[in-house]
Amino acid sequence: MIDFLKELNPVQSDAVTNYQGPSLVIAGAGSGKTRVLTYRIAYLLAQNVPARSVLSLTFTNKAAKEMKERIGHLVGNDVARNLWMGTFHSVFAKILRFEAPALGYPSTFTIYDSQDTRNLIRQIIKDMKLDDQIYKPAEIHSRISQSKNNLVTPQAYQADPGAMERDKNARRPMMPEIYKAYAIRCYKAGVMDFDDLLLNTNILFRDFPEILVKYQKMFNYILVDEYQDTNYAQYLIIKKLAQHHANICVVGDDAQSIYSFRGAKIENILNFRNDYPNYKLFKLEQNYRSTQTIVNAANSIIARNQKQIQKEVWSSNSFGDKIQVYKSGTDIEEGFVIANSIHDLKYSKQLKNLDFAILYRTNAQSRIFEEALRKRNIAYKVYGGLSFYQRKEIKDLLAYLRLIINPKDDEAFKRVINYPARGIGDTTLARLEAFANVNNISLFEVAANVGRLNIDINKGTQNKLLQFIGLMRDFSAKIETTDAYELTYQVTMTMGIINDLKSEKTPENISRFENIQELLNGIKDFTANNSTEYGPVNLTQYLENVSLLTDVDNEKDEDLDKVTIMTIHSSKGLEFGVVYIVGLEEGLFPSTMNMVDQREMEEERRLFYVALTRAKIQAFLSFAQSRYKWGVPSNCIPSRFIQEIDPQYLDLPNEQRGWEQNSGNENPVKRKFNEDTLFNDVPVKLVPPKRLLPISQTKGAFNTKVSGNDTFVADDSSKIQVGMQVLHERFGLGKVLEIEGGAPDLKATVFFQDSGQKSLLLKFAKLKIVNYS
DNA sequence: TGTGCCGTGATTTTT
DNA sequence: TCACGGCACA
Repeated sequence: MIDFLKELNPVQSDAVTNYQGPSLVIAGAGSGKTRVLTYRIAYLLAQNVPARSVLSLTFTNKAAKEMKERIGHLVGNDVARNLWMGTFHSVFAKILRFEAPALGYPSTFTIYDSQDTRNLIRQIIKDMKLDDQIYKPAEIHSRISQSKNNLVTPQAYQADPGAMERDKNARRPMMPEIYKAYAIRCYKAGVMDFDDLLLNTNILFRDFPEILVKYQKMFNYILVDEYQDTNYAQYLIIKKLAQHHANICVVGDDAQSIYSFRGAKIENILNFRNDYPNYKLFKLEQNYRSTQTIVNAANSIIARNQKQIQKEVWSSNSFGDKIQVYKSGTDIEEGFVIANSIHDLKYSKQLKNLDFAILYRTNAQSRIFEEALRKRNIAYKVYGGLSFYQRKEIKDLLAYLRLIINPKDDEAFKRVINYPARGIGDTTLARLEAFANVNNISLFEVAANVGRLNIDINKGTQNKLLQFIGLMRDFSAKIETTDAYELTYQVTMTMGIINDLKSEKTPENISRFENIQELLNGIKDFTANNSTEYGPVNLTQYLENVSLLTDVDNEKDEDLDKVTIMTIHSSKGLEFGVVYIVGLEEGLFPSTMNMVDQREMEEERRLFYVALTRAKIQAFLSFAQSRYKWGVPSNCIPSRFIQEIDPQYLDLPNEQRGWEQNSGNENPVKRKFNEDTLFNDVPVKLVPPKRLLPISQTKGAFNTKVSGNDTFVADDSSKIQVGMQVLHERFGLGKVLEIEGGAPDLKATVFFQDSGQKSLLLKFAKLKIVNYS
């Protein structure tokens, strides 16, 4: 009927045309999942289903944008444009924008990012006079986030004996109070954090049935991508919305579920059959992306996981090359090895930079590869880490925009009240805050009325405050009439941001200036591309968009031919010709944090599976024998994941060849991991990284005692006893005066000859025992 | 009030 | 090693 169906295989085609009722599409890696989603939507539209009645949820904004474009090609842009398509967060932010007043939020609510959230939590802990060593802001944040993703409100939290028990054990009895205070402060500031976007959508649908019905009727067809990574809050939104029409299609792969740390429930996909007993199941099992070697190797490793939906992913592509394993002495060497490999392959196989990706477990690993590629003159782009939108100057400017839209946004206020410096310092701010807290009003309101209130702030400062407030109000008045670009430009000029950056031409300032320019260009683009017949894009729309962007979404043309460097998590859904999975060491990947619990270990394994299946033609695995951790070199053991791959697909470095005989004949699924014998034949010796200074060059009285080539090898912290003489790499010789606390948080008080008394956490501090007396 | 230095703690993954 | 917060001084 429609000729584009010819481009699909029979199962794909079935999954596209059976669009009525609930469908579960289990899509193996590289099996054309996006294609099915795209064509299914195009097919719907071709049946004259109105675009505005189709809700399609993707994992990234970029995926949504690309899918929209592809659908546009198939059925026309003017139709595709009206689809509801985006991430959970962005789609429901849009809906909340309409419905916020029902919940008591202003429709101009702004969004706190993680840093704002963290700052506010830190402030609350301080205000409550709690010890931030016990109430660690990061941990508190993650508890709150978890609660929200499980739809546990502060009230519900307080009523939950289990949660109370956990907090008591963690010596954090005030946890519910903090959660409550945090929620109240956000509410008063008219802001939502990331998790609130989902939580409040749920509250909206729970408390306002007529609103729920409106959207239930509106969304005739619902499609969800990466369903295995939805959390409870997302799951419930979908379940409620789909209740009316029950035309729901979820697509996912249980083997690629990698977000349980942020509440994703793999069970959601496993339980789909229970929620919709009359569902249709489509299994996409042919992998079109990768060579047989890569697909088979990936299968051999994922087979070790207990929990999974049975499926047989296969490829009819060529076998391709074996997966090569690189061994390096140090982390720095690993960087060079990879950079050289890219360089060589580029020329021998006529590849471009964009065909390569370096994937790692943690963002901290990026730097070494950046340096190595730079030295090799290979263009690269790092995703994640300190992203463009997290840079100070960008956040400052965006904070201005937030404050203009929502004057109650206290975190935004705090960011910009004295940037650029206008003589309103910490003291003034502290007084404003104290008053605002006691009287339950926003900082902006306090500042605006500073003359009429009984606050100890001198006349000069009062005037500065009022002047600032006046300028902000002028901008606020222009939101509806001035487009986002123009207004932002005026802010940079009027508020003195440009002048501040131009006043001193340091390299930092020049780069900041360029970033501001880039942001302005971005706003201009956005304004040009998203203006409708209803008028230009206003600031509110832009800001909502930008708050939910990630690095992957922010791709520009000049980034086209670059090597990609990113975490495995952010590589989900992407594909590359050649993939390097680096830092394959026990404790790094799999991460120490996830090595105890079987469930967590399985998630690490899925993560490895995701990494491997990104590769189209070739994959490389790499590990180093020594790596810097917290500035200290430490020995590394190759990751069990290398070992878990069926060795027939591997090309190991010479010393590791023994692996093949050890494990080749056994059934890889049943083969058990045995720590004792596994790496016996791997000669792991400490190769001192080049960065390490001989101790003779470090300061202290030790110069005479330690010869030049000695490397610093710390003793096991459990051996450290009171009275011992110890050597610290930086502080030199010292004597242990006291040891307190329990493992693993043993704390030693040491008196150093050169640096005096220090208190050191033994799990971090590396001490060498010199003398046992 | 602003700046600069020092000490401390951190490394899991992100919307 | 690096980044950030706290504190002391100008």
